[in-house]
Amino acid sequence: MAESYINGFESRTIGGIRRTLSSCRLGDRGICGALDDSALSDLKKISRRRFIQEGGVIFHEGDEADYFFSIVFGAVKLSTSLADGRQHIVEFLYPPSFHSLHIESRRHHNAHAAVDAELCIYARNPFERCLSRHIELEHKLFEMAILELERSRVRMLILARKNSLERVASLLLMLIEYVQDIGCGTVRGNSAVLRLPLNRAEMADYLGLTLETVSRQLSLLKRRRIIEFSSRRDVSIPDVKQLVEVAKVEALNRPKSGLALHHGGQRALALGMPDQ
Amino acid sequence: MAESYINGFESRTIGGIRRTLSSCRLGDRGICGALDDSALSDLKKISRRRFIQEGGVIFHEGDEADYFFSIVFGAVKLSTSLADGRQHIVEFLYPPSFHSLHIESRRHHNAHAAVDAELCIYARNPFERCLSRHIELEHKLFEMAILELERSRVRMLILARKNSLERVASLLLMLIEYVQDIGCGTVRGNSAVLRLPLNRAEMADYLGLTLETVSRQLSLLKRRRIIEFSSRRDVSIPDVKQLVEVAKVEALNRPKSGLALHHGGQRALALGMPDQ
DNA sequence: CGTCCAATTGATTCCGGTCAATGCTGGTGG
DNA sequence: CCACCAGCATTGACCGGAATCAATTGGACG
Repeated sequence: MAESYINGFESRTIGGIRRTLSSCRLGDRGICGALDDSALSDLKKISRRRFIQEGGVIFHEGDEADYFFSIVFGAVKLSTSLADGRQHIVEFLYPPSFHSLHIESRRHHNAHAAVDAELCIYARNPFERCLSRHIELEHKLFEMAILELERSRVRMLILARKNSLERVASLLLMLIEYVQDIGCGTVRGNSAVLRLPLNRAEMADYLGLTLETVSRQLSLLKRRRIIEFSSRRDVSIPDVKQLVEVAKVEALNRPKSGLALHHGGQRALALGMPDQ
Repeated sequence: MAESYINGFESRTIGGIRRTLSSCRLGDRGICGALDDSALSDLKKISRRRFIQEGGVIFHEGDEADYFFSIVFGAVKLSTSLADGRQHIVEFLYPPSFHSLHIESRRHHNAHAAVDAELCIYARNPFERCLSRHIELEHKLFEMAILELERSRVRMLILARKNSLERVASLLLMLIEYVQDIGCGTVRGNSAVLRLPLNRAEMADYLGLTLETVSRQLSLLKRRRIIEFSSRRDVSIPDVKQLVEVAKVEALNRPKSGLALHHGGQRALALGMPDQ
């Protein structure tokens, strides 16, 4: 299926669009972004590109974790099977996510391609050796892990405190934000068009709801003219601001500038830090 | 309040118990665990011990993030204030947690001592310089971040899928698991005694419930003789297994050994990885 | 002993889950 | 090309669990 090679990477047709996979589409956002030329060529030697079709399995719970991957394009859903037969979508990964140096040798989750996706794969041992040769690489991975931790805390807040409508709106906003990387639509100005990379059940499993509730809230948004469906998977959002309103994201955001919170009088920890 | 110095660290009375703070009580679990003697003394030069009383403020949302800390003893609660005036407890940190190399220069959360706590504090710049001198240190921090990410995913599942009784039971189990490090009780065999480091409202904010619901579920557990209160803060759990039963933790665990899941026939990604 | 605040308990409401019927759509085959 | 079908999605009716509002209890402390 490979059609040409540039820098050892392929060019290929995905979703009807021909994509040239030169060195790395992620720019400096992915793990490659941290590396100089020599390190980059070192990393390239041990990497492989893989394309996975929508729905394709990447790995299963319990499999040996003998490789890592970063997402170059598309999206991957990480899920866990529950005792009652349902699944929970643990995470929705999109570029430039790197998954995921866990310490244990077996996978904790199932991984599927949510849409047609392009991955960059690294076998565990060579990668770990590469990691020890290039500190900047570990540095970058660390930074990415911290960011993911931050994101996971935002999502926790959504699960803990938002009602079903706010959750659905929040998911749509997340998709809009990463539409480019996932390749599921376009944003122009304040409006967006996207093809949902999840069906109703998956949205529910991600949001901690049932598929019926997700459907109802989507219908509600439709009735309020905040979103519009051209098919079951294709939504357009004429005015993203309205959706932001509904999702109540303000509550999630950091306090703006100086008008922060009145600290109730309590002083923060006095440091007396060592100089410099 | 310092009473003596050993290795430059203090000895002090906490919670009625005199604790000698020799080099590092965390053993190899904390960030020090990764270091050899020279690196250790390098790190020590830039570290400071701090004791914080229960309820004491460590920092506020919006403060400058000019230092990091690891928890040596006790527990810290990270919270966010919501638009409606409530708070959400984002995370409950206990030893040997390190908080938290975020990239941004301002704090995203409030940090309070949940119980009397002992921290090890590092000013940002010297610490980052130390980090670049000692790769093992960054390695360790990275590993800890990954573990924390894993834990946050378990908690997400709790928030997404568990009912109020299961959530309350899960929280108690978490506290039991870390009772030693938090210093809030003791476990002997299959029974545990602990002093809750959170009030009902905080438990609710952590679990995404209301304080009334938390109270009701605690009462229910009491009626079922699974827990017993000697005061509002002091619980004893005669048989932890019963609590595990209620919390339905099995659903969270990895599939045991070989009897994993039937993969529905789908093959996982074929790798064709480079050798070695 | 009285005050204050946390916690418990009760009554009621409402949101989301559950169960069930119906609708829609894209794919298949006649 | 159209009819049919399978599976996803929508919608409705009803139920139950947690939120909400409110009253009461109980413990800590002055």
